[in-house]
Order: sequence, then C-alpha cells, then structure tokens
Amino acid sequence: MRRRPAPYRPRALAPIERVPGLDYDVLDDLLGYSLRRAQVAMFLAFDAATRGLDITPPRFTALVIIGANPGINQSVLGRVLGIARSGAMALTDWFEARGWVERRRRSDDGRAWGLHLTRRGERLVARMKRSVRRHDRWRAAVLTAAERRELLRLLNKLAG
Amino acid sequence: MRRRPAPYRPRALAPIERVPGLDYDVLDDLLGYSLRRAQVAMFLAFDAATRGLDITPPRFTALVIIGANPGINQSVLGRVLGIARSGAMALTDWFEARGWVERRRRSDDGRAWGLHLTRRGERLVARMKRSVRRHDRWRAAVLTAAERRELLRLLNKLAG
DNA sequence: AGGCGATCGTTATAGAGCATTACAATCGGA
DNA sequence: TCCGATTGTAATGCTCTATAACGATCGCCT
Repeated sequence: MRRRPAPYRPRALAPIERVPGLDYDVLDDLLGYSLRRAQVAMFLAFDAATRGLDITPPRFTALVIIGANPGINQSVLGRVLGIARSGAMALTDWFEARGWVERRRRSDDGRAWGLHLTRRGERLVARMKRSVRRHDRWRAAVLTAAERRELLRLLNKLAG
Repeated sequence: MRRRPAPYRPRALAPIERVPGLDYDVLDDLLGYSLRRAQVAMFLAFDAATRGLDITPPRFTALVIIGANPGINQSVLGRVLGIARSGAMALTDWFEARGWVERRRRSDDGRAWGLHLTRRGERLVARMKRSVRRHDRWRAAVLTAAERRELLRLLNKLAG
C-alpha cells in the first residue's frame, strides 16, 4: 500500500514579483502560470475584504455553501471544496467553536449531520459576502465591464 | 515580536466537484472563485505533463527561470516565486541533490551563488517545457485560438 | 581607511493545511 | 438478514512555508 506523493498545493500568496529584465521564457505563454499570477492578485483583494476575520478563501466558500444549502453534510462540503472528509470535519469544528455553524441531527440519515449557519453566522456571512464582492469588483476595475464578463465566461468554460 | 498568522496558501488540487443542484450563491460571480476552479483544471494538465518526475508548478517555474537566466541568485529566485529565501534555499538543495542545478561562485559578489542548470538539467528542462506546453494547450483546446489569446490578455491585465 | 546598515546564504524552529488510514455506526439493496 | 458502501471521527505524518537569528560580504558615507 504505497503512499501516493502528496498532491501539490499552490504556494504562498506573498506577492509574486515581476522582476524587470528577467527572462520568463515559456512561462508567459502558459495559461497555468498566468492563472496563478491573476489568482494572487485577486487574493490580495480578498485579504483586504476579510481583514481581521481570520478567514481564508476555503473558509469563505464553505460558509457561503452552508448558508445557501442548509442541511448539507460534511462529506458533500468536502467534495465541493476539493478536500477530504477529515478536512471538512476540522473546518466544521472551527466554525462551530466560533458559534457560526451548528450541526443538527437529520431524521433521514442517522450517520450524517446537517450543517446550518447560526443567527450570528448568518449575519457575519451576509457582511462578508458584501465585502468580498465589493473588493472583487474593485480589483477587477482594471477591466471594463465587458472584459470582466468575458473573463468569467472563459474561466468557466476552461474549468469545465 | 509577535508571530504573524501564517499567510493563507490555497489548497489541494483534488478535483473540485461541481455538485448538481447545489446553490453556489455569490461564488459564481466572483473572479477569485472562477480563477481557482480554472487553475485546478489547468493543474490536471500540468500533472499529466510531468507525471513521474516529482515536479510541481513552483519547481517547474524555478527550473525555467534558472535556465533562462543563468547566474541568477537564490534571493531573486525567491522573489520571482513569491517565497522566502529559506524556501529558495531548500528548493535549490533539492535540485542540486538531483544533479539538475549547480551553485557557482560569482566573481562580482562574494555572498551570492550563481545558479546554473547542469547538462542533465538542461536536457530535462527542455523536455519538460515541451511537455508542459503541449498539455497546457491541449487542456485549453476547449477554447478557440482567439479565446485563448484573449484569456491570456485579460489574465495579464488583471495580474498587473 | 573605517564604520555601518543592507543583503546573501544558511540553519533551526514552528505551524497551517492537507492526506491517509482505520474504525464504529448506519444505510440500502440483494 | 447479510454485506458492501457511506458518514463522521480520531490519530498520524508529510509538505510547504514563514520567522528569526547568525556570519560573511557588500556598498556607501564620512
């Protein structure tokens, strides 16, 4: 039972410097590399939007998903985030410890918990959504509205 | 001297499932989220291109940069990758242990090493570049050539 | 010449985030 | 009723990265 090499996780979001005079060779023609650079740029906006909340993109995604799909269980949440069940578990614990999310027993399945935002969680998520959305659009303001729409379309097409 | 909270690092590239019937709420209108999904898709192509080589995107980027800028030092390499010097150091050690990169003393600066690909490293990188490029384009084949160009343009504009 | 702050490589340490594995409880279909 | 699949959980380990500190060297200023 060989241990598979740990899957790659993209690295730090310290700003990626564009060093003048350096030869980037093939990198500038790879979608993967450009995606990475753009993602770092967008993260800076996200970071500003959630400053002081100890929130990360996956945490934000999880909260939004739970809010929009009350009663979802941890396994499905993990699949949406692309992490293992044990990770979804830790994430849920973290939310619960802060009183943002609660686990409720489900009548239809004795194994699974249903996840729900608490009143406090709802308020927080509503605020976060507004802020993240505003910062996302603010950072994207270097694009015209039409360009932004086109970019979204192309990204979704690429993601399949 | 407080320790700053560790900066966020985007997570695993296990496939992100698009669960049918689930409400993604505001996520579908955020560039940050779409970028993430597209990046995961492109990583699958990268992974296929480098299978068996124990290569990751940052490792690939580092090798390309060293190959195109022989004599570059570890500090600059770190800035290009967005990692600390200690990380660039570990990366270089890793390459050196495999005989792909060597450190050479520089006449103009007694502190810094100049990084160079070995003969073996050159051959390997040349092969990797071809393969990564092919897979990148293959995965992007869901887009037309014009769409791909436009996407690259928009990403670079966004990354600033 | 001399002094001094900045930079480079290096080492040690710590922590976040994730996978893997294993297990008990439960579900659902043969 | 049996049995494979699924859910939540706990334990463990690994990878990647940051932070901090240090000696050596550089570059500049006096």
